[in-house]
Amino acid sequence: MQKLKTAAIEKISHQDYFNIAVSVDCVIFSYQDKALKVLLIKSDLEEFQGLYSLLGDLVEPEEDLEDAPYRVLQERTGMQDVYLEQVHTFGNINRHPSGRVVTTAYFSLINCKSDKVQITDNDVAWHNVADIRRLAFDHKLILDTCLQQLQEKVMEHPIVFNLLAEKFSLRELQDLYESILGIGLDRRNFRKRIMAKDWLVDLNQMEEDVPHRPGKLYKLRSGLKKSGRLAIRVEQKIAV
Amino acid sequence: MQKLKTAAIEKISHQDYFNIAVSVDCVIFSYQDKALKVLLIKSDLEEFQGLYSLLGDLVEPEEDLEDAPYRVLQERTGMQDVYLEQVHTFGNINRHPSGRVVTTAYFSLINCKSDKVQITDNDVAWHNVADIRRLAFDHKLILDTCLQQLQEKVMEHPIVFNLLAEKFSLRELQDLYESILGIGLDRRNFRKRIMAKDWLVDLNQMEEDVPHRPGKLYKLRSGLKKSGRLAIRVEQKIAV
DNA sequence: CGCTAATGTGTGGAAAGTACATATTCCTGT
DNA sequence: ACAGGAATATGTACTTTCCACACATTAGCG
Repeated sequence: MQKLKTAAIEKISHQDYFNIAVSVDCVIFSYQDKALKVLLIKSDLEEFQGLYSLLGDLVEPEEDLEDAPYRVLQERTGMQDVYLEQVHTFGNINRHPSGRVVTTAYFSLINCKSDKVQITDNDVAWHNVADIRRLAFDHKLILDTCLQQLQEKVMEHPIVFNLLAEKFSLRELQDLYESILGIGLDRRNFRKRIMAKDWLVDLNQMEEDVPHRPGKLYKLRSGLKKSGRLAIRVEQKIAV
Repeated sequence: MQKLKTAAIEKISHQDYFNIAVSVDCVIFSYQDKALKVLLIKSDLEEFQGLYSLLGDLVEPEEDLEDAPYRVLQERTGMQDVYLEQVHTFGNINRHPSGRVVTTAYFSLINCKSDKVQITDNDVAWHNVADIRRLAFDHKLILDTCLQQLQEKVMEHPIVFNLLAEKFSLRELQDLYESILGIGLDRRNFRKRIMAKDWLVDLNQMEEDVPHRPGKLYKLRSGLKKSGRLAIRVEQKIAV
């Protein structure tokens, strides 16, 4: 938009520059049965028959880009105040067989056991992230990119709590971290590390209906949950 | 693109979904006179008279998204194998006064003293990043976002060397880091920290023409410089 | 040849990270 | 009722990283 800005203005009604559609794709993560899940839909394109794809949609002409993923979430899951984060924009010419579509990828963390989650479409279902080998379009790349960003962020920012019920035990939390990171963690060190962050409040309650010694229950300290709108980027702290 | 994918295909020729233009904006950083600079152009929109803006352009219909910033760099500076990194996509409805434009922001690191740099347009010039208060469009936000990403990345990844000549002293390197981070650093700790990363090769040469004791010259170890194409996202390493 | 200004280097303390073992509690089965 | 099983809860020593801090060395300049 600079030197060519003038050109752009003149061409703003020129068909050439409106041959690109803009979409968003949502990597909607949840956590169930000790596994990280992602919400996928059966592809209805014949090019991708039998494959699944992420949930996405074209951005409406009168819709802010970052409103689009919230709308997709709302339409697909009924959820409103979800945690959502922009990750990357993918725009290779041939990434979509039906035309030129540039897509911005977001990931979202939701608690799929919440009452509010309503998945109506029969073609939409949760899949184990670890088991996914192929997806339609470039969605496997998008998924991998989002998972990586989640992994990089998860130890420094209290975001995974969006995947859990309000009350949880440290064991549940650790299982969740292990699912996301794909590695095992030492229980004592994990406890220390999490506790040092001052994210949790001890509820003075115990697990119930577990076939062993129950653990304490915790909840996220209030004021830490970011959702409903895009989280602000984090302050840096660097020193040598 | 899912449930609405069918709709999308049908509408792929429908005007409604092609009312959005896609652009890229480049935050082109360089380093001169002990200050971090950014390349800006005088805005030629009357809405933004007297303001500067980033260098950008609309994405061509037959151009991969990530090729666009390379093209902008090439057109504006003559540089080809630059370091470039996608940062964020901005898409509020009213961010551009002339129409709906979604823009993907990239930052770039170039050595402005290189022979290859050719800035021909008189309206294009280097500005001190620290002095910038306002820019046209949402470009101040884009600049801030890119600067923040640069700051977060700079200690972990050997990217700032794209801003320096091939040979440099540790003092120059430290000055550069201080300019980017906006803070002072302890010389001994800086040296240790950088040396521990095994990024540098001691050239066994000394600075010349300095009005004091000359420092040793170093260069970046070969194999570390990523440029010419988008850098691969970094491996994570997490353990508890 | 001494003054100035910058380079080059090491150490000790604090904080964070990591490996590792034992006692406790609750449930279950007999 | 009680023993056994299974998971919880917890502490310590070691290592690594981070950080604050001071002094001797070198080249240019007058």
